Amino acid sequence: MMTLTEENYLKALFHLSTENEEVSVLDLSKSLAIKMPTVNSMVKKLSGKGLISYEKYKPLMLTQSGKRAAGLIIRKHRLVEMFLVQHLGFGWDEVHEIAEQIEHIKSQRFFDRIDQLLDFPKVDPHGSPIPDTNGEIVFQNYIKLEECVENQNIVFMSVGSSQDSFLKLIDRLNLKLGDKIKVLEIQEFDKTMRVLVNETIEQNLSQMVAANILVRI
Amino acid sequence: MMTLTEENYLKALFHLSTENEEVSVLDLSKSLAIKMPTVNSMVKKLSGKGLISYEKYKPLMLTQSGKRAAGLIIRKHRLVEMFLVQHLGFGWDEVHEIAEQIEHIKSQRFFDRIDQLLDFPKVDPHGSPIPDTNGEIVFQNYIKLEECVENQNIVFMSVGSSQDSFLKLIDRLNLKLGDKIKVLEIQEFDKTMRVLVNETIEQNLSQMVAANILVRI
DNA sequence: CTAAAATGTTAGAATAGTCTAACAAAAAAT
DNA sequence: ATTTTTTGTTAGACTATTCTAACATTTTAG
Repeated sequence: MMTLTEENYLKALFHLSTENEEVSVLDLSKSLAIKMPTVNSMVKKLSGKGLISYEKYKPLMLTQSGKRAAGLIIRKHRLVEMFLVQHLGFGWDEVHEIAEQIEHIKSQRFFDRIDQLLDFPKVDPHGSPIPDTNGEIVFQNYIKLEECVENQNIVFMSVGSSQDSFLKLIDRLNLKLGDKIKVLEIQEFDKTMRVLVNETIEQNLSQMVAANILVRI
Repeated sequence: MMTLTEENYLKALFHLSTENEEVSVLDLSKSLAIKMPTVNSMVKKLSGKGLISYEKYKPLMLTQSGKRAAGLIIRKHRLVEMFLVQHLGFGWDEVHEIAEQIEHIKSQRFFDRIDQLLDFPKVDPHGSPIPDTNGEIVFQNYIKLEECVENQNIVFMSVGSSQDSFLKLIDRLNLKLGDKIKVLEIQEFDKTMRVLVNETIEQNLSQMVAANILVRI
């Protein structure tokens, strides 16, 4: 059985591994807000459990079983987020912290029931994929709105950041997952985008916002 | 902020205090399955926080604020049990362990939403009262079926034990909270009761079972 | 009312997870 | 190619919660 702490290390390493080619002890340390020596010893411990493959001074990597374990935790996290939004009426900017706690509940059946109640969702409220029952994730190859060109028509599928302030901003702009977006104009000066949402509302989006809006063509 | 461990000590002491006039360190130790010296030091710690009033060699007592804190934890526990039964389809014999974990989630709003979703229930799936938002419990003065006499008509309101095996037995006997019960006959030899349930089914209940069936007249 | 039993307390050690300080290796910069 | 900076590691200490062993007090029984 894994402790809550161990689960958090695995999860963080998993996330970092999808974002970067190589993950260092420092990366993990920053991501968890835990000092390097502590991370170092925990990494050794998890290496001993066969969840992380670790060699001194080398980048960190999850083993197959580490990946699976991390995937299963992320699965729980995202199922819970979905449940909190769909059944308890929370906003997508409020669910992370609660899910962070509930994901560690020891009861397979609890999460199975939640999954069933939600009718086996494939994505969480932020459009992130929910790993399957083997901890396997199917990554969608969405592109950043930032990379789109004028007159392109795309669909808002996911967010690149789950920061509170970003999610609140998206809410204030009245943007929702699934919205159809047409790029009207891109300012040369600062890359601000003028977009048309669902063929009705026009909106200006800064480059920073556009970089965190993930779309499919 | 209280730790999970502290919460468990308070909760156990609360329960023991309602069952017995005086609660000893040994009682608490047995109830938590934690050795006496450990309990002793935790009791001192909680005394320092003003949650338990403690004097060497004297019975343990919760302070006002300790009672309130314990009541609020039990409130969370029972709300979660109700949710697990009503919305996730768990049996009343399966919910305790899960609730035991979820009750420690740090999020007032989470429990508020659950409360709302359940339409502000007053009892949990075992018929035990759910403390109010101040941690206050209204105890119902139910009596044990065991104490009833022949020909008495009563209603099954709550169970005196939440032991798995007892709850499963009640299920197998097809008894549910709210059922109308009429005492038909009491065996002099072993106090076994023959009862009529909902004016239709006859059932034999051992004294031990009857002692854990709580009813109102 | 004393002796034995039960209960309670103190002292000291163990584990998990954290930290700081000091040192070591690797990477980057001159 | 050295020096400097960054990153990584080791050693040792701290806190929370637990334990065992030893001792103390209270309660119970003869």
